[in-house]
Amino acid sequence: MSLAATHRSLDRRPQILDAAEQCFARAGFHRTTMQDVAGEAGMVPGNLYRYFPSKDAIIVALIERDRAEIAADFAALEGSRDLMAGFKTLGRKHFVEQPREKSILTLEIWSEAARNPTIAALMGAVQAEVRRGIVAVCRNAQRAGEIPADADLDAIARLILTLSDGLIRRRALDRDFESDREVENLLCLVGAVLCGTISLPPCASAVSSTGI
Amino acid sequence: MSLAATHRSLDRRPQILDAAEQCFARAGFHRTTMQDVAGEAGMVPGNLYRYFPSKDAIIVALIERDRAEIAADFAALEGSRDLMAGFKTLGRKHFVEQPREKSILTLEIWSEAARNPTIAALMGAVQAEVRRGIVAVCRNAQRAGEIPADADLDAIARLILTLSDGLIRRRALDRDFESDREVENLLCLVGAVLCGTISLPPCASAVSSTGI
DNA sequence: ATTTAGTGAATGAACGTTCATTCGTCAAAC
DNA sequence: GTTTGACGAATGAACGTTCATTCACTAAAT
Repeated sequence: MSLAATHRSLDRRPQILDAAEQCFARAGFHRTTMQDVAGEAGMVPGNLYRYFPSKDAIIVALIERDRAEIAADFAALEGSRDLMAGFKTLGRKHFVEQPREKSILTLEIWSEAARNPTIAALMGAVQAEVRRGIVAVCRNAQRAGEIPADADLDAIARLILTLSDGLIRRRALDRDFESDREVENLLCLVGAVLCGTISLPPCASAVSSTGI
Repeated sequence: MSLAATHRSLDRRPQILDAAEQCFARAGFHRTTMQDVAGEAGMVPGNLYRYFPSKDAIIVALIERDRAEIAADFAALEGSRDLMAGFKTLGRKHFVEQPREKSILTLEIWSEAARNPTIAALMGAVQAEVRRGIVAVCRNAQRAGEIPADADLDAIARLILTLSDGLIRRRALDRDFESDREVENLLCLVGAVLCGTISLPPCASAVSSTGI
């Protein structure tokens, strides 16, 4: 009580965000009351409004916090030498190590983004960040000769995004989802696409509607 | 007024489901009131309860209706000769032809499934249906020699599921999403995996953490 | 004394659900 | 052909609850 518990000038925002994250993942945004969040944060409802102007502002802050983290992750990768090792690190961090609750929260954010323009915009920003990161990192690899110079980086970024979103949804809801194995498999696939085993945009070989 | 408008014995459930689908896609499940649904269905709130015992029951019925449709889609495919053509038909139907609102509604269902056990169970059923369908259709193709006999059908089904979920999320929220092109590309990729250009589970070639 | 942090009861709007009532149609009775 | 009674469908005004937000107040720190 004397030293650590002296709450003066201790910014409560991270604490509130942690509490909200917990609650939103557990019960969803709309089923979580401000009383719930306050309780989880060890304070009383009214006090939340000293730190956030509204319930909505809390999710917005939550997403913004995520965006910053992702941006940092990619920044750390940008100088990296080994492309696939970088993807592996990122993939493992976000889909294996991070608790499943994060995926559930992401579902919540998606559903919210479909109505709330502020959240939609923020999500767009996050996604742009990711896309930019992927392209940048791939361009590095291109210059180093790791992957073909004519690879369609944008198409690759889109592919990775689609796969990531699929993983998030499955991890959040499939009872028997083995993130470990799934991430491994998909990285494999991305690797194959990256080194040109499969060409994406022109759909060169294989597959036509008359037999494979 | 004389013939068609005589509303006797006209089952209002489909009409209510259509209205609810519209509303839920527009405003989300929790932001849609029973008054909204009633209004959209051209009736009054109280009357909804003659056809559904609760608001929850309406989403449940909505999902069940979807499950039936998907089951039918796969059933129609099961006898088909050309594997990829079948996938293409399904892919186009669900990700290109169907209105974007369906994807948004799916986001809503996902977020709801994370708390409501009934909905989670139903979603599990839908997914099991899809997975079974994919495996069945692929097994046919295997017997016909369209794809290698040793292909890991379960892994392929999981891949397709992940891709589908990713597509749904992107179609629902990405402003500049071109479903047409994206579906085409991904079908390409699935085709390549199917005919063994890339092997998934053992991660045979390519990609290790020491360079591609 | 003044500022800052925290309290928790109160408020008022929103919403899912209920229910007493009305409406429209049909069929039997006349 | 008209009347009557019955019944399912539809109404819409309430009810009771839940919940985001407010605010008058206290406690502590400076």
